Amino acid sequence: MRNASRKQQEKRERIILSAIAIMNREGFKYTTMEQVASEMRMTKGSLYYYFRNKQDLMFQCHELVLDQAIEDQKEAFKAEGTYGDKLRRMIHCHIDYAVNRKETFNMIIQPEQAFEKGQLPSIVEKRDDYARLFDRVVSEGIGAGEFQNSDVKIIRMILLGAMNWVQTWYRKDGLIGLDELKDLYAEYLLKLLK
Amino acid sequence: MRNASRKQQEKRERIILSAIAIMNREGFKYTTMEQVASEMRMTKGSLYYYFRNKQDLMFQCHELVLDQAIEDQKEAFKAEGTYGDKLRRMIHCHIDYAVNRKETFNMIIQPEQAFEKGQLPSIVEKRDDYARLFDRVVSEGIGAGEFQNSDVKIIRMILLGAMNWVQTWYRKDGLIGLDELKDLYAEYLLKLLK
DNA sequence: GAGGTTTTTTGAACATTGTTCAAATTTTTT
DNA sequence: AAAAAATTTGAACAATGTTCAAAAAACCTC
Repeated sequence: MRNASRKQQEKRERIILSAIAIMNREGFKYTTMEQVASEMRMTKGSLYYYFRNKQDLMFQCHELVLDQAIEDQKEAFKAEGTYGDKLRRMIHCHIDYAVNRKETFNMIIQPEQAFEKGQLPSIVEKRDDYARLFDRVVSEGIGAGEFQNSDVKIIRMILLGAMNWVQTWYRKDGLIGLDELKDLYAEYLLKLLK
Repeated sequence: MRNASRKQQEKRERIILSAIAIMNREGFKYTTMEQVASEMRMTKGSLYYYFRNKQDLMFQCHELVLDQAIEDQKEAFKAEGTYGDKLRRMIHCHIDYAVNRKETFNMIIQPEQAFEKGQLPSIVEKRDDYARLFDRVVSEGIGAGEFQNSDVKIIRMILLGAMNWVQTWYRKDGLIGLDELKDLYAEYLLKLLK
């Protein structure tokens, strides 16, 4: 029983990983249940044994990537340096996810399009966990006198919006390199707190 | 002939206006061809006489709203004041569109999800027209010595991203009023150029 | 390891929605 | 009024997500 359910959970995870790969290859909109099932050598009907519906599957893909991002951001925060250094690292980290895991990380941006109304609260919650990491570095930085006193929530929204937007226009074969871009973003965005 | 085609154009526009209304009511994803047709008292088959497909219709809805926005932004730019004043007005204007015509203006954000690949270039072009308005105020402001010398494109992307993001979290019944929000955004975003 | 129980998979059917198109209808022109 | 052009219809189709009863496979108990 415990055993069976672990096995089930493992398969669920394998499906999620597979779906993430497909989504990052084909794009969110063009990923079908058929494709996901086929990649797992099963029929699409079986997927509904593991996931209530497509959006549930998508949600779990999103969640997994978001969990990884949260971990990475915690690292970025913990590492030594001023609050400016911490925030700079976090900006780098976020842009990296936004660009390199576009299709899955992406869903943060417009969850209404990716998920059903009933699932929204659950997403928003995890998204908030992520957001709080930025609130923390900003408000601690303000407390330490390193950043200018500001409306933390608004600052956070400006930061996230600016960074998420990158993935709508950045192209790997474009004029500017990703590292250069990250530096510029960090430089400019830190001005918000000066 | 000229007459017929004008009539056709008028009906096309009436369909677009109707579709915009439905989208802003029901949301982008939940607007069907059936609904649009029904609201116009016609069958969905007929819609294909006026639009190649759904995405074509959506594109034209988007285009119309974007055209209006471009006009409004030009006004905001022309009105008197420093470049800071101009940019402040433009920020207010943009946030207004992003929040109040969310569903149609919105599509700017993730065109890949709303449109077909073939239609993208055409969208990007108009989007660029819009973006150039921001480039202009920023670079002229720099030229006039009012703004600090900066990478205009990056600044533009930060501005647009930050502003577009507002519509993902702002709720009319929330804690902060839209006017207050616009002021805060303008205040912080102008710091980017200090 | 046989028999029963639970878990998993299947495959067919269904629902929704976008799309096509030949034919019918309406409108316009001559 | 006849011919031509423009518009609309309605039925069919295609693609996909979803359901579900039945079959198959895996597991468990004695």
